[in-house]
Amino acid sequence: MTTSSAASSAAARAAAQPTRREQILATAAELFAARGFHGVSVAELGAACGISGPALYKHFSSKEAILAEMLVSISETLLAEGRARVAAADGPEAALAALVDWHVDFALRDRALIVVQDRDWQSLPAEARERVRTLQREYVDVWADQLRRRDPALSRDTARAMAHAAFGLINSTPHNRVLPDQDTREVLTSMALAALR
Amino acid sequence: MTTSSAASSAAARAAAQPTRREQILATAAELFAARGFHGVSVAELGAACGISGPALYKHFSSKEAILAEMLVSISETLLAEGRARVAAADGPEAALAALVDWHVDFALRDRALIVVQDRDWQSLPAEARERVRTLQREYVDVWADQLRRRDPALSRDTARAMAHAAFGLINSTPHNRVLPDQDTREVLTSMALAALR
DNA sequence: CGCCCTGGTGAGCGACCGTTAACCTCGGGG
DNA sequence: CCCCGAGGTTAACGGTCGCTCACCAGGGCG
Repeated sequence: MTTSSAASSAAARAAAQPTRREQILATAAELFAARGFHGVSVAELGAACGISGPALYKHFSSKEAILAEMLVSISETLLAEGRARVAAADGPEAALAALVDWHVDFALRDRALIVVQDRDWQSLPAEARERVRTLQREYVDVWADQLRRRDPALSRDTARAMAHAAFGLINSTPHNRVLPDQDTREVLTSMALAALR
Repeated sequence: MTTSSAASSAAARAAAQPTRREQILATAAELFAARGFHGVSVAELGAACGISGPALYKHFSSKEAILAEMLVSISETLLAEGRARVAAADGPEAALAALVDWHVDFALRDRALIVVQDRDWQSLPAEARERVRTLQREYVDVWADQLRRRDPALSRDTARAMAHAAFGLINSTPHNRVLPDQDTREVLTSMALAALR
């Protein structure tokens, strides 16, 4: 009973009170963000959770599996919510605004995950790495599709390049701690919309 | 004779034909970018240079020293050229355009260094880490100053936040390989200028 | 010609890492 | 009441890593 059926319920688990499993994931996100996947030992991670090293293996099959669950689940969430906001929007302009809002919210709330996602992506086991790559590509295309609906002259690849650039802009949150979050939100939102204009 | 007097001559060395030292730095940049500082062993790095492991210590005092030289020198270059372009520009608008051009050039040419700089920054020894932090802050302020010259209503911190966001946008080059470099240059330049508008 | 400095080699050391194994504790259900 | 599974412990193992050491080739110079 591995409970890792991939498409399963981040939502269901998040609804319950925080389990040890979730504590480990949250703690790991912070530590990996601060010192990198290879820079954090299982002993440290355990200690930060109030247990010690090998006890982690009662909850995850390996250190890599912790990273995998973390990154796969966050990629799924990004994509699912992105699609939901597009579906709820009225036209490409509104859809893009909704995507920017969503991504800015995410980038401000989960700075650690942003750092881990693009720093330690290549430490994933092959299967999870491929899954994350696919989910990210789909997410890029959610943005690119709306850009092309708004401006049909845009090539698919140009639209993708613009989406990547917008992610880079918004994902600057980990380096961007000079302003209070609310002010950062406004700056990033208006800059992203201007850049995509 | 350590030849590591910090503020010394990246320029002088770069003028000569590529030495082993420079080969090591270039190779290390690629490998660190691909698998992370902790993910590359000195044996691998040596092998990639055609020598083997311990031979690296004839050129650098430690593995960390390789990272330090790489990141300090690139931070110095970014700052120096940024200042030069501002000095040569006629007014804040032109200065910002020159900064964007310079940073886009850099981000397209040295993708590996961008990856290493923001992924492995914290693996630096304390002294070098502090130096890089200082240089980066000064570089941010070069941008922020021009933004405030153009729009005096901008607070210093808002201007800094905007600079960070612009770097994030332009530094998306490592993830942004969908277009040929020349097209990517145009997309990034116009998006960055629009975002800073 | 002989010397020594430069830049290489391979062996090996000590530390640490991820993981496994063997064992303990304890709360809840038959 | 007893058992057992869930979740924790410590000890230990194999592997790898950064780095040092002792040694060596060879070319330029006194």
